[in-house]
Parts: sequence; C-alpha cells; structure tokens
Amino acid sequence: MPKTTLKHLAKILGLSPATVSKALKNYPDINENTKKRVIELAESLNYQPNSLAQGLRNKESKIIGLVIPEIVHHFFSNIISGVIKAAEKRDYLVIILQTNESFEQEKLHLKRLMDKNVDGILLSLSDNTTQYKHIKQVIDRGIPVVMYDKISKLVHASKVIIDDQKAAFNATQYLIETGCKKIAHIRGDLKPQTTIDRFIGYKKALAKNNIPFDPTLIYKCKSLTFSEGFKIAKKIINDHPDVDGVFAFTDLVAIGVLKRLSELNISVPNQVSVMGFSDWFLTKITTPTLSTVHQPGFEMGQKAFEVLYKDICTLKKGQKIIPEIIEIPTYIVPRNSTLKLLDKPR
Amino acid sequence: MPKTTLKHLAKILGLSPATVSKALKNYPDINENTKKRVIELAESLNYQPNSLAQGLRNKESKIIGLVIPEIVHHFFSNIISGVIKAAEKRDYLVIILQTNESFEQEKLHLKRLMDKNVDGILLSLSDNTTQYKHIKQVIDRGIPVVMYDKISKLVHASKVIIDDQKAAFNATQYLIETGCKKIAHIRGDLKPQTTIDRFIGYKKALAKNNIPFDPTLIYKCKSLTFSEGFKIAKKIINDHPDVDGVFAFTDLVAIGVLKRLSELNISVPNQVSVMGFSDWFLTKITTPTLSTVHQPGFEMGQKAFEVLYKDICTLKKGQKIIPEIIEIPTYIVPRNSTLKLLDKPR
DNA sequence: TTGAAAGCGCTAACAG
DNA sequence: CTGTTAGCGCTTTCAA
Repeated sequence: MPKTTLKHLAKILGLSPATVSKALKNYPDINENTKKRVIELAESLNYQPNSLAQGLRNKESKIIGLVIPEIVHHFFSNIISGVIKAAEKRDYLVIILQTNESFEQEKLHLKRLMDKNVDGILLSLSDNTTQYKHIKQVIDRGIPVVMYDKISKLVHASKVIIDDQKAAFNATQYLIETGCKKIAHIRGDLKPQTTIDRFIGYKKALAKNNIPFDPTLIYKCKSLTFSEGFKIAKKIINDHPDVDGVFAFTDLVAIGVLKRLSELNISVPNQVSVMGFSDWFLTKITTPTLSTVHQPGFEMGQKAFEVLYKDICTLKKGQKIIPEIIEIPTYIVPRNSTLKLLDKPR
Repeated sequence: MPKTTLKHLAKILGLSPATVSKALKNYPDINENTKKRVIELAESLNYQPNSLAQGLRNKESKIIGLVIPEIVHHFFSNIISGVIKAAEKRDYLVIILQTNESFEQEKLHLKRLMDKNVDGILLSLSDNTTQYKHIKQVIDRGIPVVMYDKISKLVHASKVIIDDQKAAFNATQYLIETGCKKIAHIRGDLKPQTTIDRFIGYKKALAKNNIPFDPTLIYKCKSLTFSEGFKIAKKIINDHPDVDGVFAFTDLVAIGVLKRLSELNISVPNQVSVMGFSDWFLTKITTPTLSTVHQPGFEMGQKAFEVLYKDICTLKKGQKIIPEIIEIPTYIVPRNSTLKLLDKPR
C-alpha cells in the first residue's frame, strides 16, 4: 500500500496540490470550508507528508547527529537519553554514531552525517583527536556543531561542559573537611583534558588548605578499569601506610580501591576515605556505597540539544551564531565511603 | 559555502547532469576518459550526493529506526552498539527512540519513523503493548520490521531472541548440579513474556531433577531494583531458613539479595548460592562476584540489523519477506556466588 | 557515448 | 481564495 501524497488528496478533492499544501499548513488565505475538507480527508487517509521531499525543498531534515565516544557507558547512555528527550520535544530525530575514541572514525562520522543532511551535530571529541579541520569543515558547510563533555578550546562553536577542575576541587575539599590529611589521587593517563583538570582541582584544594603537594601521592592509571584501581590501592598502602583519603578520577577505579582495601582489612571510611567521580549507577550498591561527584549526563544531553537547536534556528534566520559555553553544575554525593561532615574533628 | 551539486560539476565540465551522474555511478555506457574527468573533479570539489534528493528519487533513505524500551541499561546499550556497528558496514545510519515501556510512545515512535521514510525498523516491545495493529500498519506500508528481545508471536515478522526458558532452565540446572536442593526463584511482574518464560524454565529444571515445585519459594518483584532484591532476600530467609539457592530473574535483584545475605551473615555460596540473569557489567565487581546467565546484547543487535537488512533487500527486489526467527545462544557465567561444579557433593 | 526530459513530493512566488 | 509554474538534486528512460 503506497503512501498517500498531496497529489492524491488534491485529485480526490478536485483541488490543486498547492491549495492542499497550504490548507494543511494553515495558511491564512484559504477558505475555511476548503481547509476543513482537506484536513478531514488527510486524516481519514492518514496522510503524512514525505519528509524526504520536504527536506529537499526546505533544506532541512529535522534530524541531528550525535557522535559519542562509547555507547556502553553509564554517563554516555545518559547523554543519549537526554539528547533524545530534548530532541523529541522539538520534533527532531537523532542519529547516533560511536567513535570508540578513534580520530579516523570521528572524521568519517562527521562526513556521513553531512551527507545525510543533518541539521546539526552534537560532538564529544575522541581522545585521539588533536586537530580540528574536519569540524571546521562541517561548520563552514553551514551545519552547526555543539561540543559536549570532551571539547576543544580551538573550535569556534557552542559547548556544554562540566567544570572538572571545580568538581575535583570540591571533591578534595570535601575529603579534607571530613578530616583527611593525606590524600592520594589516582589520575588518568596524560591525554584527555578532563584528567588534567581533575588533577589541577585536586592540587588547588590542597593548596587552599595549606597541605603541601606530594607527587608520590599521585598514581597514574593505565586503563580505566576496576582491576587498575584494585592494583593501585595496594601500591598506595605500601607506599604510604598512613594515607587517609583516596580521590580517584573515576568511579570504576574507586570501586577497585574499595574492594582491595576491604581485602586488606582497612576500614572505609574510618581509616581511609574514598571518593569517586561520575556517580555511576553502581556506586549505590557497593559495600560501602561510594561517595562521588555527580556528573549530570542526562542534563548535559538535554542542554546540548537545546543549544544546538538554538544555533540551528539562528542560522536558519540568516543570522550569525554566537557560540555559547554552558557549564552544567556538578555536586558531591556523600555516601558511606567518606566520613560525615558532622564527624569532622575540630 | 553551499554544497557542490551534480549541476555544478556538469557545468564546469561542459557535460549534462545526466552524464555526470552516470559517470559517478560507473555506468558502462560512458567514455572512460569522461568518467575519469568527472571522478577527478568530483573528488577535488569533495562532491557528495544529496541524500535527500537520492532518497526521494530512489525511495530509500539508508536510515533505519531502532526503538528501545530504555537506553540507560547495560543490555540495551549493548544492543544499540551492536546495531550501529552492523549498520555501519552496510552504510546505514540508525535513529534511536526510547519508549520508556509506554505503549503510546511506541505507537508515536513508529509513526515518526515512518514519516521519516526509514527503510526498516528494529523494535523491542514495551511492557505495556498488548495489541499490534500499529506494527502491522508499518509492515503494510512496506517497511520491514524486525522484533528483538521482547517480541510477540502475533506479529508476522522476523525476530531475534534468546530462549529465556532454556536459559533459565540451564541456570536452575546449574544450581542443582552444584548441590542446591531448595531453590527460591525471584520473578518479575506478570506481563512480559520473558519473566514468564524464565519462571517456566525454572520449574522445568526442578521437574527434570525430581524436585517438587513449591509455590511458596516463588517471590514476585514489584520493581526491577536493587532494593527489591534486598527486601525479598530477607523474606526468603524468614520463610525458608533452609533455602540453599536463589535464582533471580535479573542481575540487579540478585545483587540486592547478595547484599542482604551478607548483612545477615549468610555465607554465599557456602550456605546459599545466588544466580542472576543478564551478565551486567556490575556482576563482575560485587562481593562475591555474581554467577549469571550471559545475555548477548551486542550480538543480538548485530544480528537484528543483519536480518532487517536482508528483509529490506528482499522487499526491494519485489519479493515477499519470509520471516525468520533467530535465537542467539546464552550461556552460564560461573562466578563466586555459586559453588564450583567440582564441589558438587555426591 | 551523450543529453533532453520527466518526475520523485513538496512548497513558494505569483497570477488569476 | 485558488491554481499555475517552477524548482529543490537526483536518476532513468529514450532519443539523438
């Protein structure tokens, strides 16, 4: 059963396609009665405009692309969910592509999306991206790009981010306020800006509290895994038996630490406090539950779409986009791997 | 900078758009030399055909829709990932929509996807779907639908599933083989077929081993949460102090059980074995780690796309689709919440 | 071997 | 108020 078209309707009603189109679009210069007839028939035949034709005509597809480093990841699933929800409200659909942190994939995906005439692109940089020509090309083609989470200052586009430095500062500050004096930090590998910023936030909090920075308390994670945390915890305890706090740059690693400390019969949080980062779902079900920094993926996703939508509209009106940097607030989620603020010794 | 079109190329080369089109499409009746010139110019100008126009002409969009109950969910993220990966190989893009288990959303989403002229749809039923007219309508419109995971026998379409009954049978059988004699089962609420099938599998395994079925060992979960498992574990132990195995229909609930048993100082697996279902990521990091049934989301996603692709091609050739039911095998992942097979007393 | 013409379905400017 | 015309960019006869 082929789809009903404007022409079908027109023929049945003895009108021209143009009139039918206008009636359906609620143009003011159409006879009320005609309008009613058209709308009724359209509904009864379940008429749906062909979006391909509309797109070709209007130069818009009502589809955006979402480029994501890794789908199977609590934070990013939340991003997807937020984007889709916000998009739905504006009658937009979302195509999702995964880079697996590969620069090559990222380039290809942008091309694919351009070819599909998406109206805009939401992009989180892959870890291996160090140049941005491919992104500028997209923008030059008149397709707005909004970067989220992993961004680059070198791209002139709107961005939605969290302040990793501030968040890490707060996390460390929280450990200090609940009594920690010797805090180890587990950081990620060199590359991504987030890991650097979290490290800086940690240092700033120490400085603020006149705690001297001790480089031997910094541990570098090769991979972002439970077992890395597990391994490193042992090292920390060996190197610094008197450590009383661990701030890991991501929950999974923190949970590895938790497990190893438990096996070493080191009481958390009484002897050592542990703080994670992200607020993954699983932090709620570890023993003890993990205190962490809430990283609001869903909100970021929503906001990212909204900004992109705004940029799309601006561009459609022929105006120039003024990039906007939006920071989504994070907050500490105190759970049982840290002492309570009330417990703070004075 | 507007996009290069066929017309641009034609004008520059002094050819007609038709010839350029054919050259690019490698038609046999084009002069080799012309072909070369065209291709070279196209590349140097970075020509990309307008997919909207192509779609309008060829009645295909090279986009499929993926309707998913819930995105933020380990199993479904894996599905997404698998679908996207398989789609990419065939040069297809994927639009994702979420139902949140709502029938109304499901209907709307199918309509949205039809309106966007997707070439096919991958669908997992929402828990509240009990009629299938909306799906039949899509199929009647000539858009192939492939159901995955949560399916209905009443829809005449290809399907990709796991055999829940068999999987649950194996899980229960495993508990029995490792020495359990009194096994409680935590099942989901009535509706979804999966929960019913897992329950049946459990019963069949008991029967096979001549263990009488005891209805008081069946516990029904209101919500699919950690805390439900936590609550129910207490009840189980109160009702049946001599229980020695728990088979939960999903990992999260099983993990709740694990936690409560630990708080009750009941040794897992020595006193009580616990078996989950799904093989979520977090089963690897609980204490003890959770034995479970591996539910292969990624493979299901890949396979679902491949079947859909096949159906799309069949239809395009004007042939009739012969629905295919594909079962993806599951397997037990033995971890530390169950005894080893070797430990089996005899 | 190439090109003119028609048309996919829709919309907008303009004329009637 | 309604219809005609033209065209978005591409593909496919069919004629040259």
